[in-house]
Amino acid sequence: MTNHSRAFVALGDPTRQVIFERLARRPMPVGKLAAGLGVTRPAVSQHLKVLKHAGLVTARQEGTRRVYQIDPRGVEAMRTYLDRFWDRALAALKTAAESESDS
Amino acid sequence: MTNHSRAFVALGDPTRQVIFERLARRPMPVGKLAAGLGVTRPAVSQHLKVLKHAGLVTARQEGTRRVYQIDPRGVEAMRTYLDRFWDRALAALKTAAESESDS
DNA sequence: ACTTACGGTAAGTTATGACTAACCATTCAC
DNA sequence: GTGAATGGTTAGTCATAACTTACCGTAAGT
Repeated sequence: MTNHSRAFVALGDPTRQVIFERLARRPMPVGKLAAGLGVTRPAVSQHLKVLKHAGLVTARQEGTRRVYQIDPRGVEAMRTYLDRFWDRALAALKTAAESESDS
Repeated sequence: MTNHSRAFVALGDPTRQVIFERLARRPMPVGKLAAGLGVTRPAVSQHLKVLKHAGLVTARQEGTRRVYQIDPRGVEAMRTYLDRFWDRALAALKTAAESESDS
């Protein structure tokens, strides 16, 4: 599985979307992430592991805290992936428009 | 759940990613999509239903065939969503770079 | 009217992953 | 050294969704 594929799988979970969105606002330690999220802290750890493996977040240790932040390279990979579809979607629209004006 | 959220959930499944990628090349009827995909045609129908509900594909009837194609609006929604993170990821990088040059 | 091709839907199966509780390692303050 | 805070990991639970098979409606040709 490619990394952009893994990234989409990672963000395919609603809880992980929320985690990612919160990290996008600012880097945050795990405990703080878990607070108010409605799931346990170990669950958050597991989600972060998936996001990290997908290249969407990075982690650094600050004393007892493990601070996570989003990784722009992962976001960029996803944007590049989507750009492919954008080009093609436009081409498909053009073709469809031409077909309709022909008929 | 918002539509971009639903779109990410939709593309969070590897089979649906493959379906989406094949439709990105050109519009295609269900039966043709199912061929070579390794899952049954009803499974493909169910996946297409999810993609359609997420605003990522549209369908038109052509006689007995139901032809699906990708929907640029759905792709655009996802790109817009990712743009938010891109801006913030860059800002986070800047902040981190400044912190490192300070220390 | 009959047959074939096409595809949506329902229902059943089951593997998977999101969740929890428990355990343990690391860091840091006292 | 001790205790508290932090967080990764493991193992168990179970709801869900990805899959299949079966059914049925529609379109089109004969």
